[in-house]
Amino acid sequence: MKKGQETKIVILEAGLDMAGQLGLECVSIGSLAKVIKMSKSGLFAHFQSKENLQVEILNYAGRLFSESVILPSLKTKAGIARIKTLVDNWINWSSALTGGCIFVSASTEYSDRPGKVRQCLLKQQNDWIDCLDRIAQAAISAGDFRKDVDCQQFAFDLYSLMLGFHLYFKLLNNSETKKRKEIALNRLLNNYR
Amino acid sequence: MKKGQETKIVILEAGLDMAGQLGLECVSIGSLAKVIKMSKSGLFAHFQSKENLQVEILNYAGRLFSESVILPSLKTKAGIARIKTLVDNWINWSSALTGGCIFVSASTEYSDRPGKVRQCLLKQQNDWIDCLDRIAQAAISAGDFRKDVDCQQFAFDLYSLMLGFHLYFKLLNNSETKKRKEIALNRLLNNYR
DNA sequence: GACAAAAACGAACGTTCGTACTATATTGTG
DNA sequence: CACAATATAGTACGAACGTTCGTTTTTGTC
Repeated sequence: MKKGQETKIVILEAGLDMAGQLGLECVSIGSLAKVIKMSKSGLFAHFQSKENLQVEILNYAGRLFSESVILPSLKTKAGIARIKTLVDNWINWSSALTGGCIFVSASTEYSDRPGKVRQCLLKQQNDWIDCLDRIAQAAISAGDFRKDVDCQQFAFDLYSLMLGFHLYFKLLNNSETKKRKEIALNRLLNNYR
Repeated sequence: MKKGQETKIVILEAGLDMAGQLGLECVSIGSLAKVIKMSKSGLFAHFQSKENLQVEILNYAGRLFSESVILPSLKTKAGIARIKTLVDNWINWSSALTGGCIFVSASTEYSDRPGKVRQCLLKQQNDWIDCLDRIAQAAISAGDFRKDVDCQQFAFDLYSLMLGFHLYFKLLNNSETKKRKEIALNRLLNNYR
């Protein structure tokens, strides 16, 4: 790999970290440069604009998310087992982050802020929901879910649950968060069984 | 009311609006002053610091939330009817906002940002969860919920549902959001009945 | 090792940030 | 109406913002 690509990854890694703590909008080029000990202008040259930097951080996060959350779960048997793996992977992903999940914070940051970043985020979120939909479909095919299950409703339900988990875990630091999540998940799955 | 108090309300109103769109951290004194057509220093004098301004915006939002969401629902009969009223009020509150709900956005913004604002938000959120808990307790007393219902679990479940609604409604602009919410709410209530 | 290409730097631009201070208007009270 | 209290404006500050530019250093290739 060329030197430039290596540096870019270092930048994106640090940028992802900062975005998780402060939000994508508060990732400043100057502070990010300071963290990784390079010059503002040197960092800037990699992206040409702050907006591009933000989009690249988001896409970098998307790639990591696919690798560590989605793809591993698709390797397990379709159905409830896969769903539980997915949730576990998501929680591990979420827990490993210094701050919060960049997708969760960006979703509120960019709900009313037009631009490339919002567009990028919207696509990612719709893809994610489609992914949840397909996993529910696979659960129907596997016989774990009833045939008449509304897969888009499943996506809504599961995503809501994860958002609740994230709030309780990250902001509230509630000690019973995992228990709450487990109960809610089992209830959810039972309703679709 | 004294002149200063009137001005303060104008500021907080505009600040709340801006916070809903850009996030509480991006409410700048300069831009806020421009919106309400007064000087930066004149506005600043009301709060002595940006942090105080943010805290006051959050508390102002809290007062509005109590008035328009919580208190009206406490006037209706305890039980499932009250819960449905609460959810309706919350959705009306959420829909009326220009951007997103300040509590939702602040919850991600301040999950990892120490200071007075975070402390204020934490108290509000815990109060809100306690409120949901008490509403569930009242539903038990009214005979709408089973006696063995875990009220803290109810709070988690309902709050999660609202977070999902907020995401689908504000960011994704999903046309089926209200239907999704309705189905999820009914399923939730049935499980506690 | 030479030499072009790529990468990183340092300085500066105009703007905005939060905050401080002083001065002028406006308000409420006797 | 007078006069103090309150409220708003004006100006200035140092720092940080995103961005541009020309220069220097590092890298990869022949």
